[in-house]
Amino acid sequence: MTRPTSRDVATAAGVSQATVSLVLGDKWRGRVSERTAAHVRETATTLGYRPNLAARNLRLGSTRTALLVVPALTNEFFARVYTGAARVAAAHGFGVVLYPSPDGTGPARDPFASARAAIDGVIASSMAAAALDAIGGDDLPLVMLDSDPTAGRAAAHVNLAMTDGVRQAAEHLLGHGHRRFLHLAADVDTWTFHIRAHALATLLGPTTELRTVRAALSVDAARTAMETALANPTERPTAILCDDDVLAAGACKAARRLGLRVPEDLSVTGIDDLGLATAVEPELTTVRLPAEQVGEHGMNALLAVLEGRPWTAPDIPVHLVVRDSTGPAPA
Amino acid sequence: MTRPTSRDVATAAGVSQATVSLVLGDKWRGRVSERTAAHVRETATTLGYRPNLAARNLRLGSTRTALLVVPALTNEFFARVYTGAARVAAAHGFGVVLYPSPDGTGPARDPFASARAAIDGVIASSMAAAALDAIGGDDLPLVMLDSDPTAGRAAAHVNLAMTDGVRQAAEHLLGHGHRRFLHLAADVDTWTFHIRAHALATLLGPTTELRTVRAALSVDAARTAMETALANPTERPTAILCDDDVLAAGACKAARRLGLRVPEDLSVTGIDDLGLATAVEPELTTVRLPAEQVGEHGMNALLAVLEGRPWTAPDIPVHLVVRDSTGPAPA
DNA sequence: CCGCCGGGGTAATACGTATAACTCGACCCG
DNA sequence: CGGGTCGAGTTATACGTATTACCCCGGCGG
Repeated sequence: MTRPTSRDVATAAGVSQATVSLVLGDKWRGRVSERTAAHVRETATTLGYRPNLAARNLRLGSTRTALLVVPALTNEFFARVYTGAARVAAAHGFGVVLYPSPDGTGPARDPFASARAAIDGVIASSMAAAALDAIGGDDLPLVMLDSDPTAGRAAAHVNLAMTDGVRQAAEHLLGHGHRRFLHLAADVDTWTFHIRAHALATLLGPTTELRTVRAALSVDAARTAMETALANPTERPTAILCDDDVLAAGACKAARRLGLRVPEDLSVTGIDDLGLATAVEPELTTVRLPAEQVGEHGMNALLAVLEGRPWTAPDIPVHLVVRDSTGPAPA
Repeated sequence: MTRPTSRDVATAAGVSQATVSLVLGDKWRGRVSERTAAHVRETATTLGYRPNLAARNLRLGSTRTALLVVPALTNEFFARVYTGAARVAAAHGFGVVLYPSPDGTGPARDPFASARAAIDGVIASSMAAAALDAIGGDDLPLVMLDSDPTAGRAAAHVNLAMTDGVRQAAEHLLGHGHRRFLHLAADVDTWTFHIRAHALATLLGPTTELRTVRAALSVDAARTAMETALANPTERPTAILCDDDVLAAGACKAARRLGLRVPEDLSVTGIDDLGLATAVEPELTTVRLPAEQVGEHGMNALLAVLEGRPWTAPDIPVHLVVRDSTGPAPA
């Protein structure tokens, strides 16, 4: 009543275990006759044989599994990164497991123990850099996503053309006559947000008015921050560039509560293009980040590293999606 | 330069491999002296030894890993189910891997091949029942989430007190004087949605007016469906009970575009309490489903099944969260 | 002085697979 | 007719761990 092994198949088919392994591993060109190969395959399926992965992994010294480290899976962006990575992985016979504490509550006692499967390599998003230190699997190949390409021990980097995305949003607003801006920044200390701030400062800072407000990455935090920031009618900005759609949604709520219309009185842009962007009213003008592609590229990069192939790729392009939360600057 | 094995630790510490295994496996009470045990542990850490999981799994015949089958991880509800399951798993030294095609594009050629790690058991959400058939791991213990407890081959079921949740929403609206209802139903053929429809029909059908409209599970589909359903001012309902927050968000958008105010002209309720519920304006009155708890209970149930322990638990209670999308029926 | 016991370890083995090395006819060519 | 080659398999082994059965030695009761 236990699961059949390759040896069970062998005795049932009247051949040796080695033959079964050769046939099922597709390594039998010229080593086993067509007829026996077919016979072996048939008995294998009738017995319902499935190879024991643990044994295979032990033998091969590789698990064909990657560990993806993300801060929180409930963040749609990272769920999509996972989706992309898992798709590419599956196409190459790889699997993807996630770092233990997907809720961001920190590492388990033995981080790798929770990612039970042994691992061939690690893909880590920059926002999970702290968790990465806790892991300390220094011997494993590492690919970093959306993080400082000049730092760290990563064998490869996958990045978004974030500066260009910010530029698109800024030029869209400038084209609509906006001159007084507010940057609603995510209160998170990671490279991806530094880059956004830096891009905005160099693009808008010298020639226009640019104020910065920070808020934690939640709708409520953003709304609260904006309610105080917009309270004073004098010196009020006409456009808000948010680091993230979640912040943009909060900004829109704040505007509404203060009696400001979006986009007539105030334009708002986000970044990400989550499902949220089209769920709210007005639908958000936002910079779409192709999260699945980030995951796909990450997995491809890791596969290349594992095979010793060189891997380089340009930054992933991003595009502004214009919807209803932006419009001409008020007179 | 390769990873140290238990034998490396043994020779370095001047003991046998068996001793290393005993010490690190915490099975040395009275078999190894306190002093050597400490010495072994020390050399293990200085060498940076980490056990080879593949070998351990092969030896023990168990992988301490569960497979979680969900339709789409980008759906926040399922991401939270995963989070809960992974937390409980980690506390018991278990891991959780996800079913191959988290984007819902269907199974890979060999479903289990993608979930590379060998698996001790399966936890499946009812919405992924079709995918489950494709898997066909009939020999593995199975726990089903949010699905018909009288059907299927599952060893355990975890369910929500959905009928009670629907009742709470209905009574909330009845208490506000509503008598003309519309049920915006998810166009998905699974038990959890059947149950909601049935509960609503028995609660409201006999005594009040109850119409049903179906829509796919997206904001846009819901908005479109509601725009046509609400177009005719005569016979217009005063309250919409939605199967899901996403549908509720769509219903609110439709209302706004038709010039109806929520909640003054129209009350709307959702189910789930996703992040979305508080991101939109007005914030949604909704039935909160404790998704993490579903995952936790699911994992606990699987652990019980694996250990041969009996497992029973009452339905997980759910609660109506009253916010701003519901109010008194218009005169 | 001998047998026994228990503390402190060790040798040996099995888990199921993949693959390198080997065997054994049959056939072919010189 | 003998050596070489090729097709079709088989035998043997290693991967790294957990665990069972054994071993050795000092002390102790009889």
